[in-house]
Amino acid sequence: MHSYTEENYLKALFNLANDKGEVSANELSKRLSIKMPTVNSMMKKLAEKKLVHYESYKPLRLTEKGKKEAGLVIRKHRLTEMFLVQKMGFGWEQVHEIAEQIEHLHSPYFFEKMDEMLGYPTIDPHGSPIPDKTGKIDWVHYEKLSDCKAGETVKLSAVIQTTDEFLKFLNSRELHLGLKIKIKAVEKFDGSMLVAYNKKTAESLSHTVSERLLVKKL
Amino acid sequence: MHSYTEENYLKALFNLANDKGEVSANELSKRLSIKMPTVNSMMKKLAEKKLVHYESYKPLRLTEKGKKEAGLVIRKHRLTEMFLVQKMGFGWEQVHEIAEQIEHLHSPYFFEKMDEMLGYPTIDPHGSPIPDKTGKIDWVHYEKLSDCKAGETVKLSAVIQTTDEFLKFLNSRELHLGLKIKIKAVEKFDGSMLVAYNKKTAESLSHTVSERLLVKKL
DNA sequence: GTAATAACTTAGATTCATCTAACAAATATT
DNA sequence: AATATTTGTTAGATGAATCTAAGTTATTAC
Repeated sequence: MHSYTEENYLKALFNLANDKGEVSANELSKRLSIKMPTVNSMMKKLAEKKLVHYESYKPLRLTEKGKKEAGLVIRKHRLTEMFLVQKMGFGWEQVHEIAEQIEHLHSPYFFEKMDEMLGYPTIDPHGSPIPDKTGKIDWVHYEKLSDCKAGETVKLSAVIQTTDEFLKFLNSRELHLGLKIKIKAVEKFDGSMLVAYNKKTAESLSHTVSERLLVKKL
Repeated sequence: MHSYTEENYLKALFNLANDKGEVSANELSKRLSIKMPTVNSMMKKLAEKKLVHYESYKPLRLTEKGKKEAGLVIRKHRLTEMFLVQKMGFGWEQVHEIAEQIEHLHSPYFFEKMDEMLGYPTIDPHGSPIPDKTGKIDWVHYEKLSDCKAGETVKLSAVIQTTDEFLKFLNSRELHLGLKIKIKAVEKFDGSMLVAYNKKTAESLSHTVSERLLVKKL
């Protein structure tokens, strides 16, 4: 078993991985708010445990084993978020912090029970996929709303960078998963969008917002 | 806030406290499976924090502050056990281990939500009282079944020393909280009891069992 | 009431996760 | 290409929680 701390490093490495699967020590340090030398020695430790590929002055990469372990932690996190929203009535903006703690519990029964009670969900309350029991993620492909064009109609399917403030903002605009959105116009100079949904006919969304909304074209 | 470790020491001190409220370092060491010198230095640390009264070679006593903090941890533990049984369908013999972990979460919202969903319960699935939000316990007075006499009828109200095996044993004998038990006879030489409950007319309970069952006389 | 035993304390070591300071390598700037 | 900046590494310190070994105080047994 891995420590609470190690699990957090694995999770961060997984979440930061770009298309090459590479992460710089610097990024990791910033994400975790942990100083570089500490990150460095932890990477050596994780390399010993065959969870990370480590070479001096090279970017970091999770091994297959590391990816699996990270996936399992993320699975516990996302199952927990789903449980908190669906079974305990929390808002989607409240669950991250609690899930950050519960994800480190060691109790297969507990997570299996949640999974069962939830009917084996495949996405969490923010639309992110829940890794399966082997830690694998089924990468569903969504597009950023900011990449869509005027005239298109899309379904809001997931949100990224799920901070408290951003989710509260979405609540205040009545933007929730499953929502059908029509793109009426895109402003050239700042990338902001004029969209229609629900009974709103002309809402404006900044580029900052629209690049954090993942959608499916209809 | 106190560390995971400190919380465990407080909880153990609280649970071991006898009528005088005193606990020996040795008892504590055994309960926690932590060697004496470690316990000793932790007691000095908790004394610094005004959670424990510590004097060399004297028994240990929680301060009022210490009792309150311990009560709050026990509250979280017992609320969790109740939630796991009532809302998630676990058996009373399965919940202790999970609650041992969840009790250390830092999230007022989470425990308030559980409390609310449960309708503000005052006892846990084993009949133990749940401390209130200030950490105070309402000590309900029950008697040990082993202290009752032949001819009496009692209601099973709580169980103590709730190990996995003991609770499984109770399950196998269909002994659950709220059960009405008639004492038909008490054996002098070994203190075992002949009792009747449900449709059983002559079940034998050893002294070891009957002193762990708390009852209310009817 | 002394001796044996048990309980408690002190001292010093270890492991984990963190830090700061100083140095080295890679990258960016001009 | 030389220099400046950023990124990564090494070395050494710290605090938390644990241990073992050795010594001290209390308690129990005779």
